[in-house]
Amino acid sequence: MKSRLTQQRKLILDVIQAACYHPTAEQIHQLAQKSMPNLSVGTVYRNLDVLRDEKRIKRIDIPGEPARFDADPSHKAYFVCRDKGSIYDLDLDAATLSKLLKDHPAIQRIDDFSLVVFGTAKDTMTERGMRKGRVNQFLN
Amino acid sequence: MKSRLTQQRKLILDVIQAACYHPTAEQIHQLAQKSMPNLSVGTVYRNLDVLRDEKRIKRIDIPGEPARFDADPSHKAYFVCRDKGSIYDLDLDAATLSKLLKDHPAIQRIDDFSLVVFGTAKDTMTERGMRKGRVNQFLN
DNA sequence: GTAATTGCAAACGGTTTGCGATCTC
DNA sequence: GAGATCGCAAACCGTTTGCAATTAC
Repeated sequence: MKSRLTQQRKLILDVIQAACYHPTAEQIHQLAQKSMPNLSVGTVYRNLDVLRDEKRIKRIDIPGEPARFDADPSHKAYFVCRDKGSIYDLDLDAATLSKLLKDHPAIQRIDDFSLVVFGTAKDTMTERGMRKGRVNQFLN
Repeated sequence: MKSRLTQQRKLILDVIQAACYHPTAEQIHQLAQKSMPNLSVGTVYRNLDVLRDEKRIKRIDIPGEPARFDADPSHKAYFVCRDKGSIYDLDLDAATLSKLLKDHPAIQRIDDFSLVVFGTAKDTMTERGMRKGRVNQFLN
């Protein structure tokens, strides 16, 4: 099961790395199709799985929204502003977090965690018309 | 839009409160159908939404799994052992967490967060045959 | 050469929704 | 009686999968 550097796989990774936000699978598909029109959704999802298994990308699971993908798998936590549809990386390391959790009698070992913080982002960019709907503009 | 205390709504809330674990919508539906055979899934989901809006229950979103529901909406974080299929409440308050997040220039206000920790649970109960598959046994 | 990967299209699974009938207040 | 809620069944939507053809190594 040795993974191969397919044209499709390379393109998908490029697209994620080039995006200045964290795109969804559908956005990745649309962007990649510009240079490879026959690229199928199935291939995108399969490659996202492979790339994640190899820890070359990270999947961000946001309740009630499609998953997003991050070119930097070291990120651990995210801030989501649903108003603006924007998402920001947060600095937080696993060691600090595990200290924060009161010792729970049932926990033997912690492997991973998923932390998403919801709230309102500052308007600094928006009020200059730079950020609102940026993702869609980029895709258009 | 004043919410009414329907038989169905009451039953669904009872089921969640009576469960000694955090059931999924499907489990709630199955359990509730024992005393109300015509209860439909749609009604379960609609009521779960209403109860959540009224902050009488909490929905637990676990990546890659169906949502679970908690009779105590004050819970903020959960520990999931995928091996055993078990889930535990963790003590963690929003204030402590927000201190932990390094000040991020884009954050204006934090409304809510979703924290799920994955790992392995201790075997204490399992080895006495008390916990493994408990949910299914209960449903059977 | 061969095993991994692809495109296609159909299926999946959890959740939502439109409808006319039925309840709660 | 008005409007919230119900049961039913079909639709939804992000994601997965079976298959025959193609490609990377």
